Amino acid sequence: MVRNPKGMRDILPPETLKWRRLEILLSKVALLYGYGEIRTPILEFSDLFRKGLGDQSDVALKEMYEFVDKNDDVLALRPEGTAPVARAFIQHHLYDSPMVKLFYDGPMFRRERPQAGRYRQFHQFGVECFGIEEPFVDVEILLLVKRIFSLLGSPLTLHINSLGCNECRPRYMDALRRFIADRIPEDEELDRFMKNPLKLFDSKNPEHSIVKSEAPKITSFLCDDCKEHYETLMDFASKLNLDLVEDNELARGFDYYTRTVFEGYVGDDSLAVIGGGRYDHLVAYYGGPDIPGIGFAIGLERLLTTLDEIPKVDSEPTKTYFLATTGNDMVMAAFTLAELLRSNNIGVIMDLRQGKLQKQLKLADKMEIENVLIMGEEEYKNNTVTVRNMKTGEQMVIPQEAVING
RNA sequence: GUGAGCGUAGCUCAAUUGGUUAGAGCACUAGACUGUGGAUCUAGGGGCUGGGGGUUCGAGUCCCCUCGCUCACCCCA
Repeated sequence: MVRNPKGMRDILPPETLKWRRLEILLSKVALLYGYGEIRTPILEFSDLFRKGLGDQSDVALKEMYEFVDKNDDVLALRPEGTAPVARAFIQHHLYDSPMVKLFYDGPMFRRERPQAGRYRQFHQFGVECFGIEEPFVDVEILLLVKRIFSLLGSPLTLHINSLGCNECRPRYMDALRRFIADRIPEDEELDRFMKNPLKLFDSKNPEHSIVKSEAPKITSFLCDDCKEHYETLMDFASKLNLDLVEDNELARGFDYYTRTVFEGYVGDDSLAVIGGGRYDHLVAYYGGPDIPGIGFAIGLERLLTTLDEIPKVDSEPTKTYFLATTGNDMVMAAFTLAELLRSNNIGVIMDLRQGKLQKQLKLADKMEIENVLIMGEEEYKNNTVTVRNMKTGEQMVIPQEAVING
């Protein structure tokens, strides 16, 4: 039997309709805030991610799909969207403009063990804004996030924290490292925490919960600039009713984050549906000018599991009919009517086997099409068509033009 | 990478302490029904019981290995 690779799934109709609607809604919101779409390759040089995400990050270390190309280039399927966008930002000299706003939407790849809400190929929608140091861009991005979830009618809880900058973060990390070393026994877990002490806050080990609560807080280590940035952000956020949950244990997985980081949860789900933050020196790190940036990514699979209905978008047909035929040589007449209706944004499905009327109606029933048109010899002669409501069983003969007008 | 649970028809599940030719419902196809679907009835197609090995007179059932799925850890959207 043929089958798909582990952790990579097919998305079939009608689920794909939800995807289409969601992606249109997301891109519309991004456009409202002045973001333009960027499409970067799925493959990048592996080093882009190895350098940007941090060497001790599992994503860079062991979760990337990497291969050596025929000319010995080491390529990788992108595991996230920010690094490629930053790369394109530099490569195309987009920094000639003082503010650049980009959004993206597409598949990402991480070779993890699949489980609930976790796939090897998954999809992210994200935005990135470059060039603005002021916390107002942080505020605007959080407003954008909130707007998305309010349009979806989905209650989002946003956690926020500041990780400080290259100035104050190392001081905090040292303090935290020393604190952990005294509290946690020597084993491989301690090694992990020594490499990146912030990982302590991600730990689900119940023995660490007390350690976590007693650990030093980043807030008291922030330098004046970072503190001011954070406080201005929080002040605006509260005045704009952003309703943020301050979370000093929020760390995030990638090394490039500075200052503001945030994560969002829907309902009591423990998996984050959205994550993002500021990366003030990623562009410089990649060899570009020292231009700040901030962005987030939404996990679309995770988001979709929290949604029931997504509002219809205007690119869909206003209505869809099943067009059945009966009698001799009615196929051509049916095609003609079908094309007329389609030209008027009305969807038409026909039983292309063109068997007995009985079988055609059975197919319409199977496909759950509520409105059926029947084209028979009588109707054809009179330029009419029979409309039948499959739910009520009511039917009537009407002029063909009447179908176009609903 | 570590750990746990589960694999019988497309789907949901049966099959006596191991015992003949592995069944049912749903779904599918055809007919009853050549201008009317759903309901009913009849008939039909579908299975290397995930795969391999072992124990046994005999394995869907017991043992080992392997593959797959699911969940949790690690990590993350």
